[in-house]
Amino acid sequence: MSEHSHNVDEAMETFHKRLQDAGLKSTKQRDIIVEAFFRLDRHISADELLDEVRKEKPTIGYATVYRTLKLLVEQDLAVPKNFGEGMTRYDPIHDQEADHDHLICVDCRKIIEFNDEAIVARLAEVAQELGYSVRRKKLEIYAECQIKNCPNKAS
Amino acid sequence: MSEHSHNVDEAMETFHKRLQDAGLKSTKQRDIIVEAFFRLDRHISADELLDEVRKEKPTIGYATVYRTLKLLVEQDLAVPKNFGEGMTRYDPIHDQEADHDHLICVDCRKIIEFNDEAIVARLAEVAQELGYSVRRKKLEIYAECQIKNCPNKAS
DNA sequence: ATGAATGCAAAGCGTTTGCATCTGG
DNA sequence: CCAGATGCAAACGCTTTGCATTCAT
Repeated sequence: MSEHSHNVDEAMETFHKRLQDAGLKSTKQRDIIVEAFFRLDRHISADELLDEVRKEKPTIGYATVYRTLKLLVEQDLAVPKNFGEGMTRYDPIHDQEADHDHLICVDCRKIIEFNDEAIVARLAEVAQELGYSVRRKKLEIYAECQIKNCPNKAS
Repeated sequence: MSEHSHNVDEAMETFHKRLQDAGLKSTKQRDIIVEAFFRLDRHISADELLDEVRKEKPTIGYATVYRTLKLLVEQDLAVPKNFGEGMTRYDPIHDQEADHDHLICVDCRKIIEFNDEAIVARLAEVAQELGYSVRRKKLEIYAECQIKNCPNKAS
C-alpha cells in the first residue's frame, strides 16, 4: 500500500515536470484527475474516471477529463486501449516498468495482465527485420478458460 | 491474380455455407458486399467498403454494409481492428491462413502485415500458463522507420 | 406467406470543440 | 496581465436501430 501510494507520488512528480517542460499549467482539476488515474491504476475509461474525480470535486466537467487523458497520452504517461467495448480505456505508464499486455476472457470478459520477455524480445527482432524499431506495442490475447464449469463463464 | 480470385470464390462459398447453416438468407446486397470485401482483401473501413459496393449498386445503404460486416465477424470471416483512427477496420479471414499481425509506422501510418511463428508459439504457452487457451489475438507494433530521411516520415 | 433483409432517417454513443469565463504563472 | 484551462452545451463522426417496404425461401 505505502509502496503503491509512493508510485502515485512519483507519477505526480513526473506529471508536474512534464507540464513545466511543456509550458503548461498545473491546475487543481488536473491534479485531481491525474492523481485518481494513477491511484486507481487500472485500464479505466473516461467516464469511470469522471465518476471518481467527481467524488472529490463534483463540478469537474467531462471535457476536462477527456482533455487531461489526451494530455497524459501525449506526455507518454498513459496508453489508450480498445477492447472492443465501444469506448477507449487508458492504462497508466509507470516510468520504469515495461508496458504489459492483456489476456481477455472471451466468456466473462475478465482481463488479466501479463508480461513476457520472450515475446518482447522477439517483437524487437521482427521489427528490426522489417527495418523498424519498436516504440510501443499492443498485444491482446482473446482466450477461453480451460476449467470446466468455470464460474466466470457467461453462458 | 487467378489465384487471388480463386480465394475470393472460396471465401464466397464458405460465406454461403455459413449463411445456410445459420438459416440466414443470401441476398444480392450481401453477395456484392462480401465479394468486394474479400476481393479488396485489406484492412478496410465500413465507408471505404460502402464506396466500393456502390460502384456496382449505388442504392446500397450504409446500414446494410455495417450489418453485413457484423455478420462476417459473427461468422468468423472477418476480424475488427482498431488502429486509433476513430473507426473500425475489418480484416478478412482466409480460412486456412493464420491471422496475421500489424506493424504500424508511427510517422506515416503505413501498415505492414507480418506473421511470426515464434510469437504465436510463445503466446500459446503464456495463455496455457494462465489457464487459458487462445482463441484469437491482436498484436500491433507501433514503430518508427530506421532509415534517415525516410520519404514516408510525416514531419 | 412469412420471417428475414433492406434502405432510409433518426437516434445513440463516446469523444471533440467553440466560446465565455476563470485562473495560474 | 494574459495565455492557457475550465465547464457547459453543441457539434461531431462512427455505428446502431426503428420502421415500413421488399425479398428469399
